[in-house]
Amino acid sequence: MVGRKDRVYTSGEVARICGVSPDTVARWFDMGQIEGYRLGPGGDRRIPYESLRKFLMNHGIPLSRLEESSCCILVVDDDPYYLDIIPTALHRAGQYDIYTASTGFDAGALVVEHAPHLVILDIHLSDIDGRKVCERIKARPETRHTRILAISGFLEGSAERNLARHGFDDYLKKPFSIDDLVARVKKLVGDGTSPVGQSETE
Amino acid sequence: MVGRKDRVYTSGEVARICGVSPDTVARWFDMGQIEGYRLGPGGDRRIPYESLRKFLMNHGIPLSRLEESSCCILVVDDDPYYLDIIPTALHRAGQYDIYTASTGFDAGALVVEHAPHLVILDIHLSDIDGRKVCERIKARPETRHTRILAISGFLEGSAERNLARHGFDDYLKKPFSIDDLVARVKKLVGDGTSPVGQSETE
DNA sequence: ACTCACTCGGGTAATTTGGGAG
DNA sequence: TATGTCCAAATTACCCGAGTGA
Repeated sequence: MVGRKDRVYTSGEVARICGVSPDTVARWFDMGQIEGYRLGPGGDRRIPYESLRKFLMNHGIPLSRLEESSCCILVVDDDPYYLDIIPTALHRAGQYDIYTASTGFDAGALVVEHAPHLVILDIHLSDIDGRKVCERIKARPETRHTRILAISGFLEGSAERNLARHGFDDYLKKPFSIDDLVARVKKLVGDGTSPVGQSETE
Repeated sequence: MVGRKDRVYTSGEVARICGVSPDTVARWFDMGQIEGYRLGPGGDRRIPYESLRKFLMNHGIPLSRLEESSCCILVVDDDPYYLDIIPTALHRAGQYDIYTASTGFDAGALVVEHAPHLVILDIHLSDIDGRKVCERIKARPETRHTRILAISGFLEGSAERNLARHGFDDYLKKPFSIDDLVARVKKLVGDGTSPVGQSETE
């Protein structure tokens, strides 16, 4: 849930931000208290970022929940080498908040704490079941849209194709070039300055 | 989702917490004694968690009623047998909210999400480093006071003594009796009806 | 006895919420 | 899965008068 200046919010998203029910937001909208537009007659209500911000200010509602956060990436690997070069490369490639984990426990904790936009996950870790992790992330409402980039040293063609069915959004084979990694990341979540790959409506 | 830091309370909820009538809370609000905002003119008053906490502190009202969540226990094991009998026994022994995890990822996620009062941790799991988990839990401010009960099938006398130094609050050897387990849990966090082992002073 | 500050309860209007079917 | 819409229930706001204690 990233607050970009050019983002538009649905009534449900505004409801979560304001801590009220969706119906209440709909009423505010219909009474003109929140500016926005609709996708045709009877269509969804859409509230641009600036309209929402103005509404929050006018009502004294703290903007904390709207605060802009940069794109958050979690790197999970048990190899110190990759845990070093991947964040370094990403740091140079875009504006990301990067966290790392080398155990399943830390990975789970960081996923819940930061709801990253992208998880780069080595699926051949001794202590992590990649598929289960993928399921868990996609099952949580807060991380439903989190992209997951699988990394592995060896994988058969069939297993490789199965990754998508298990919820992985992309796959990278070790060893990989930095450029390739960066390209995949940018394809999944952009460079951290625009809302590419962070859309809520899918 | 219990007692979160970003929760907002209605005047009625505050009234119940403080043991006064809703109108009284409304007056406190209007006179500026409690900080908050309104959902528009004539709309509900909303009091953020931190504002309420500050108000309670300033007026010497015990915070115990604010932490309305019952005692939360997380059981971490990869043996379905223990993952069945432990929650069952605890459920009968006291009023606990009980969660279970069989992987490090789930354990980390549940620790961050629920900040349990007690973690019962099998330290001989293949995918979990008990000491690291213990460190992580004790290092987080939200779970600084979380008790950790180690469980293991075999452990030398010296290693057993080292557990305390690593942050474990107690130790139980497999196999153990249900009565023994319950006794240890009650010693650590009570039976879930009183704030034993849930100190607020940080 | 009077005032002041605070709280509580009654009664009505307005707001918010939740469920159900499309 | 999310949202739009409608309706009934729950919650809250608001006003007014009364009770309490200093």
